[in-house]
Amino acid sequence: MAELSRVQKQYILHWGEMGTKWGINRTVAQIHALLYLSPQAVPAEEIAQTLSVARSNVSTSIRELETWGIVRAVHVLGDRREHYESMKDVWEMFRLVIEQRKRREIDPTREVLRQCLAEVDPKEPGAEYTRERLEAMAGFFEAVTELYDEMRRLPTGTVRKLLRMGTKVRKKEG
Amino acid sequence: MAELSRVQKQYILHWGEMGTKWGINRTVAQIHALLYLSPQAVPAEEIAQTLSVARSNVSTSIRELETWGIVRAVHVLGDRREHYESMKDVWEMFRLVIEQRKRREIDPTREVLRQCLAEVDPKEPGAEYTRERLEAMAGFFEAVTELYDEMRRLPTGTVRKLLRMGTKVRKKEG
DNA sequence: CTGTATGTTCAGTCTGTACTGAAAGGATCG
DNA sequence: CGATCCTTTCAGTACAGACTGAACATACAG
Repeated sequence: MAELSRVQKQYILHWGEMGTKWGINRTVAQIHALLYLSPQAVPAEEIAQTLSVARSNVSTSIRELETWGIVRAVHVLGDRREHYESMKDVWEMFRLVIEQRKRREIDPTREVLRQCLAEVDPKEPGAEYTRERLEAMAGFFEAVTELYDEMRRLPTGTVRKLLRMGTKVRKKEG
Repeated sequence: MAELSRVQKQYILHWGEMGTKWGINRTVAQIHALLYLSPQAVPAEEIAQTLSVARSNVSTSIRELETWGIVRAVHVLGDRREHYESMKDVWEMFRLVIEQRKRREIDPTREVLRQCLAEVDPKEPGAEYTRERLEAMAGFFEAVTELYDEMRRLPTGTVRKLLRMGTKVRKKEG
C-alpha cells in the first residue's frame, strides 16, 4: 500500500474533499479512505509516507478515527509497531459516525432549544412568535431523534423492507 | 428585531456554531436564524447592524440562502430596500438543504465511485480487493439515494406513518 | 542500563476561508 | 440629468483550524 494505484489515489483524494465539506478534517478522511482500501492493517509511519503528511498528524488523526470506533489498532507478530485497520462494514461505519454526530451536535441543539423555550420572557414583545418558531424547530429535532432511535433498533435488512413499504404507502395515497 | 432578546441571541449564536460544524458558513447560519425568528422581513442593513457584520457580508450570505431557496426577498410598500424573510416550514427547509447537499456532494461521490470501479486495473495487485471495497461503498451510496428518492416523494405525514410501521416490524421480528 | 524504535504532545507556522471596507454598479427620485 | 439610496463586487486583511517538526514519553531489545 506504500505505492497507490491511480484509482486508490482518486478515491482517497475525493474522500478527503468530501470530509472537509461535512466538517471532517481532510487528513482524517484521507487516512480513513486509505485504511478502508487496504487489505492489511497499516503502520502509522507507512500512512504518513503514503499520504505525505507528518507523522504527528497521523497520530492525532488516527486517534480521532479510533474515538469514532471505525478504526482500530492491531498487532502483527514480530512487529512492535501498531498497525491500523478500518472497519469494512459500510453501513455500520456510517451508523457509528451518525450516532456520534447526533450526540455531539443534535442532542446539544435539542438542549439549547429546550432551554430557549424555558426562558422565553412572555413580557418581551413578540414572545408569542418566538415561542412558536422555537417550538416548530424543537419539534423537528425531536422527530428526527425519534426516527433515528427507530432506525437504530432495526436490523439493516428491515430498512430495506421499510423502503418497499414506503413505496406501497405512497402508491395507495397517491 | 434590531435589538435581540436574550433567547434570540442564544438561538442565533448556537445556530451559527452548528452551521460551522456541518460546513456551513457561520454568518450564513446566523442570518438564517435571525430571519427564521423574525416575524417580519428584515432589510439587509438591519441584519448587518443586529449581527455586527459588514453589509457586504450580509449581501453574499443572503445570496447563498436564496440559492438554497430558504430565504427570499420581499418588498414593502413605500420602501425601496429589499426585505428578506425565511421560509418557516422547518421540514421543507431541511428537505431543500438536504436535496442540494445531495446534489452537490452525494451525487458527485457516486460518480467518482462509478468511475473508480470502471478504471480498476485487473492486472494491478490487489485489484480484486479494491473492487470489492469500492463496490460496497458504491452500494451504500446507491441505497441512500434510493431511500432519499422514496422519502422525497412521500408527504410529510407519511414519514410519521412509516415511523410507526417501523416499530411494528421491529416488534414482529424482535 | 543504555540505545533504539515507536508513539504523543505542543508551540509555532502555514493555509484556506471568512470578512471587511472601499469602490463601482443600478435603480429610483426630484 | 444629477442626487440619493441601495446593492454587489472585489482586493486586501484577519482569523481559525490544520499541519509540521522538535521535544518529550514510553516500551522494548540487547
